[in-house]
Amino acid sequence: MRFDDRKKRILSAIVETYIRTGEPVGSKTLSEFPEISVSPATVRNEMAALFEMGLLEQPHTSAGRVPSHLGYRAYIDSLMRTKPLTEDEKDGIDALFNISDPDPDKLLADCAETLAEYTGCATVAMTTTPSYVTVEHIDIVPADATTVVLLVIASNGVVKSKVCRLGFRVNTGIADFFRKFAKDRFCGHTLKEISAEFVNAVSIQLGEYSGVFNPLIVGIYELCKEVYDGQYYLGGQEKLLTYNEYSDRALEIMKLISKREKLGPVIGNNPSGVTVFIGKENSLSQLSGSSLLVARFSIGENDCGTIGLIGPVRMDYSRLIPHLEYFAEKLGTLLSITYQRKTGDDNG
Amino acid sequence: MRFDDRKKRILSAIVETYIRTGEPVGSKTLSEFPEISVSPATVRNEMAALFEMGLLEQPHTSAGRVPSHLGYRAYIDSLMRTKPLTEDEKDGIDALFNISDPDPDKLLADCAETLAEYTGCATVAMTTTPSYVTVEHIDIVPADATTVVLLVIASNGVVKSKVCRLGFRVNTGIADFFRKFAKDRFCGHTLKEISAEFVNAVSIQLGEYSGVFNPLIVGIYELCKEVYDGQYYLGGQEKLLTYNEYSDRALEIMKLISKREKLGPVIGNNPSGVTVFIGKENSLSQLSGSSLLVARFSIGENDCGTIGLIGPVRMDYSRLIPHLEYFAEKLGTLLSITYQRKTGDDNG
DNA sequence: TGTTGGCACTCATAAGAGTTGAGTGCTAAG
DNA sequence: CTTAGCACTCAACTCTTATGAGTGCCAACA
Repeated sequence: MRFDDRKKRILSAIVETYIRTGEPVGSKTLSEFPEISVSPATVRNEMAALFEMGLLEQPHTSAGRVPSHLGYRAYIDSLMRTKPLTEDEKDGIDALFNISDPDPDKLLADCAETLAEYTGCATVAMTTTPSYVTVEHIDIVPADATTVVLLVIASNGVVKSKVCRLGFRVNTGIADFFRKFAKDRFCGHTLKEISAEFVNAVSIQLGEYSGVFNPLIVGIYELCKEVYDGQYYLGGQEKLLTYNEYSDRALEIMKLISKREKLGPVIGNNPSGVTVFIGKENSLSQLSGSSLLVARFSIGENDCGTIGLIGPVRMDYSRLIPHLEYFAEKLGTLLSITYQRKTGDDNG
Repeated sequence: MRFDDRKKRILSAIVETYIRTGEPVGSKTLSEFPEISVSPATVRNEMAALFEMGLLEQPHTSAGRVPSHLGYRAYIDSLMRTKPLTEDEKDGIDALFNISDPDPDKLLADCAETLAEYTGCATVAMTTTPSYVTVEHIDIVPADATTVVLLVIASNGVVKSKVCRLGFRVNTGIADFFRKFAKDRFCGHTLKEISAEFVNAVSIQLGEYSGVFNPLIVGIYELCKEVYDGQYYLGGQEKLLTYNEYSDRALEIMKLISKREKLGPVIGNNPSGVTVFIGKENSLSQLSGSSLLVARFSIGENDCGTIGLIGPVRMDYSRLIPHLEYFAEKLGTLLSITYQRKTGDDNG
């Protein structure tokens, strides 16, 4: 059986109409489409053929047809016309970003929230740190009699700080001693290496002082871990409630996606560009009724994270794919500006 | 009509049974309670009286009775026997806290999440900063050629730091100059004073350098604002979905409570101890079907925030009130340890 | 050979009728 | 004051019937 042009037009019309209305599409409706214009009976013959080919499904005998996962796949891979963003839309998105906090931690959280607002889907934003990234610099700054600020700078330019309260007074001697000790032990090591065991070993080297300095060592460990683990933000989880596809499963899905260890592996290892998982195509059984759109973003050449959309299989791919693409690109650009480390020139 | 002892027992039984089952309570059920043991007809007479007094409602003629808001109020204020936490329960909660991050920012977020898990309600945790709190100390630490860490210490002991990336190289001279400038201008002022206008005025004093140093000034402003605004964390919003009371309003409620400017004023000005808002008693019309339990927590003598539960009016007050009380107390204790500033003695 | 009108068939959905049962209010007797 | 008895109410359930959107298949037509 040939997948000829008319079959393609009919499949496209079914997918697009179903996405729009959520109702199974019947032969009469389709026959009235200008790009089809044949009688309902003919459409029925074609639909029977598309059903044979596994591209359509039928909820029950006397209902219209609905795209199968294979049907969506064929539509997305070769039939769909994506609608590129208009300049106005781009400007709208840019404006949303301009007001957001330039702090990279918050940037990602804001991006997840904004993307959710813009697309009506639940979103996820995640960063990953390459395993070759090392600790470049460690500092300890006394803030107050018994409080210090710990500072870790990684070789990829990420800087994290943490307030650390101690049970004793910190004078410059103590600070200098610990600063040197920490630099010697941590700098140059990859973040990946700095495990709980590594930290234990370091702590032991402090001998009788290990108990005293332990909060600081742990603080450094936590900062390193924070940098290495990267971030994981969700946005607009409540959007799932607006789709009746999720009527009673919404809670389960919300719990699932809130766990990085579950969703991370699925969305974290994809090629650049937008990857689409339709229904069962992803490996999480609970998400078999959902589609995932994921896009990687990068700082310059360095791939550094993923943003994704989670919604019902019946989502408007042709609109959402270009949007997600633009968000990922924009996010990369903004992060690049933040992490531009070698600007060099003095302005003041 | 006297609100005699038997009426009280009947009202208590109705409230408790309705909270447990969610179904209107009938005279036959009640007559079988050992503490009532009169015939259904007698119970009906009493119920008619309680209805007259406005303490009960009837969903429809042939249904049992349900407590009115006034009925809940009477129950909570004078009839309810709260169930104090067992030592085991306390230990369980303590254990949950012990594993949590001692960083006060995270402590509050964890507390909200844990409390939600423990109670099955949506939760909110919020800190407030008294208006007399001032900026005590400001520092700027060069981290990297073009990156510095800003540090603000407030007089209530809160320390916040922020990584700030600049478009120019920072040498010690620049850092020293700016440190002195910022200390002179900000230290001693209350956080409340440090508004956008205040910051503009400060910026102008930098004259031709104001453009260059602006990111730093803004950074300080943001840190001060962050300290002054305090925190606002939600936990277990998805718990609302498990109550059929919220079948389709859950989304609306979730959106509402996510806005501090909406919920903050309602829960922020209550006396110490646990305050209960039953249904319409709070000023937000969207929350008329919900009850709020709020408790203040404090560091030593200083009141510093609120934690609260949001759930259906039909919630188990006798269990939840002591739990919330204990969480608030625990939170205060843990924060006190973190913010214990004058420990003084050297341990090392 | 592809297209179309006609027709019998299917089946989800909605509407109506009847039944059930939990619960009430009222009354009169204990 | 308490209680048994009784008629009444009404949501919820079941059963039946009607409706209509949509199908598959066949025969006729271009």
